[in-house]
Amino acid sequence: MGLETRERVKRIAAEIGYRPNALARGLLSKRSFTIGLLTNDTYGRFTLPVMAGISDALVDHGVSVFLCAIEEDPALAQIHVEAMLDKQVDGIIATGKRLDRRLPVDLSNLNVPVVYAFTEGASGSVTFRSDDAQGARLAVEWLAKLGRKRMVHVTGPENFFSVRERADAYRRVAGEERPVLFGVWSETWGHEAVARLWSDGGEKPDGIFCGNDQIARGVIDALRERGIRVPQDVSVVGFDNWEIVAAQTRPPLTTVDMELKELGRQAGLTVLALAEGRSVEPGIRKLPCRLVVRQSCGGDTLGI
Amino acid sequence: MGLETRERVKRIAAEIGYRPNALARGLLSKRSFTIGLLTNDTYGRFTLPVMAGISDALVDHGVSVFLCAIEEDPALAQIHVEAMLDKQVDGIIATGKRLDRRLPVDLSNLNVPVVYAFTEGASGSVTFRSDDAQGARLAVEWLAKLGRKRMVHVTGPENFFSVRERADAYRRVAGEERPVLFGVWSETWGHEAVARLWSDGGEKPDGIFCGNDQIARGVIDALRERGIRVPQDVSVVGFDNWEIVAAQTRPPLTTVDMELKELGRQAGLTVLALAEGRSVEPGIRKLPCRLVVRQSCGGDTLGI
DNA sequence: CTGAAAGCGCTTACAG
DNA sequence: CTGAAAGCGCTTACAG
Repeated sequence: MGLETRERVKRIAAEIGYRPNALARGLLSKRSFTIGLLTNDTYGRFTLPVMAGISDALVDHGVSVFLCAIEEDPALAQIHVEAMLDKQVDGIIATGKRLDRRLPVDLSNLNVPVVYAFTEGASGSVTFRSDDAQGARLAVEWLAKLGRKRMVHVTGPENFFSVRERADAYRRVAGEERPVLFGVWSETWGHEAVARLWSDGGEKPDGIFCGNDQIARGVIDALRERGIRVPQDVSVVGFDNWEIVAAQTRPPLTTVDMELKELGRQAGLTVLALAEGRSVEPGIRKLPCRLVVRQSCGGDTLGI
Repeated sequence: MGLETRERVKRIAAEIGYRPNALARGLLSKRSFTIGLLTNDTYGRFTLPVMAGISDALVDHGVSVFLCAIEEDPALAQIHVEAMLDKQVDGIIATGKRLDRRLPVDLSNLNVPVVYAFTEGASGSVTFRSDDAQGARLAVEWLAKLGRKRMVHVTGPENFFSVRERADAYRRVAGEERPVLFGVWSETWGHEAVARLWSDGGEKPDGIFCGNDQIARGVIDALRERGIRVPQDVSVVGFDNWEIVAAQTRPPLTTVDMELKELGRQAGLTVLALAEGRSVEPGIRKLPCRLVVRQSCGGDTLGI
């Protein structure tokens, strides 16, 4: 084929919108340029940002993502995994909503690479998570910096690993004797915690670090209903930076962002590396959190 | 091959976990058993339930779903569409968050079937949406049934098609002269609307139909802060049944559910039918909404 | 009914 | 450098 013929072919190919069939190509390259994202996070609060990061990182590499929401159903999970394997995914990313639970399906003996995010992985695997201790430190140090001395931590169930880790970090900064109120992940619990704190006749806190944004929302609403001003009388800081909650709280919530999109991006690049046969150090990767300053602590005009 | 050889092969195939390569199979069947879901709904409030329905309907047919979140970026959308076409998707479902907007990419001349959900489709296409008028009627009739006479509708921006449709249905049931307050989709607007209604010296409503759950939440919080009891003094009904908002409102919100999962299921089956060459009547399919009775209107002990 | 061959749309390795 | 052939893992249509 002469040079000009070649050019002509190229030109016409572009003109008629020729696109190579990825299935045929995959057949011999042993690469499908697809990965599977398995999740048991129904509300998508964690999954969607992670997914956005994965997609963002991989779209440039021509990789598309199968999303499989499996709830807690082992049979359904198995079906989805098999469907992904049939389609020759280059790898799987398993995400959950807590670090100390496994997905209801065993991914440890597949012949494709698996990367875990926000869920417990098989031994020898790569797992991504946020650095909860560092995130908690950011929150508590911010309260301290604003002069808050009488701190309280109102958080979720103690049996969550990340709850314990955040509580430990809080105690290390605020003081080992500072109180921690364990409860559930709801606004209602935030209300109840305030009721308890303000009715027990003890010292009233001037800084409340909440285990998530929903609790913080409940706390702030409860304080307002008692005529206690946020942030003038009490500073409140949340965890998650769940936009829809944090931005609509009155006042808007200062909170810790777990950088889930960045986490997704790294998980995506890692599973891609493994798929390409590059070697990746196994273990748990903790990604730093970031404090998002709004108005619930004060200090938002400090320009930090 | 004798019968027993055949059985032996089958048995061993099952034992060693043989699974046919879907890529190879797709190459000649011209079916990849994948579809693409394109969405510009960042929070996933609409997309996730729709996705769950699609997945639920298609997993039994061995079909997996590529999720592509495209924000409002035409270039990104184009890249994702091309990646899906390269992978020979059997069809595409395009979802958005409003009926009167198109996605930032033209899907009308692809050689795969496209089904639309919650977004404006090309002419001659199949589009799924909820029946907003019927949903609004459910809400207003419920208020009427509970004896509410002085109704008000507090809703989103008038330039949304579904806002106008809900408002029209409300007026048809409540009375053409009944007030409609157009605003934005936020809690803040709910607060502001209550402030306006209770300060203008006019008639005070005893039933408020809100355009979405966030507005309803703002309305209920504002009423409580004024010492007005919900539902004793005023009944409030929302729209969306966004669990995370509706269930945490005090009192929990009676609201209209758009049955997004069912909508996804039907969209999935339809795109599959088209992919299999079955003919499908083009046009807009309106799916009925359902009223979810909680406590914000009263009547929740009626056992309806 | 059984078994070998052709072919889906590509890419890679090889002969000319 | 160019062009034809082999082959990825299947399924389908056909000859025996």
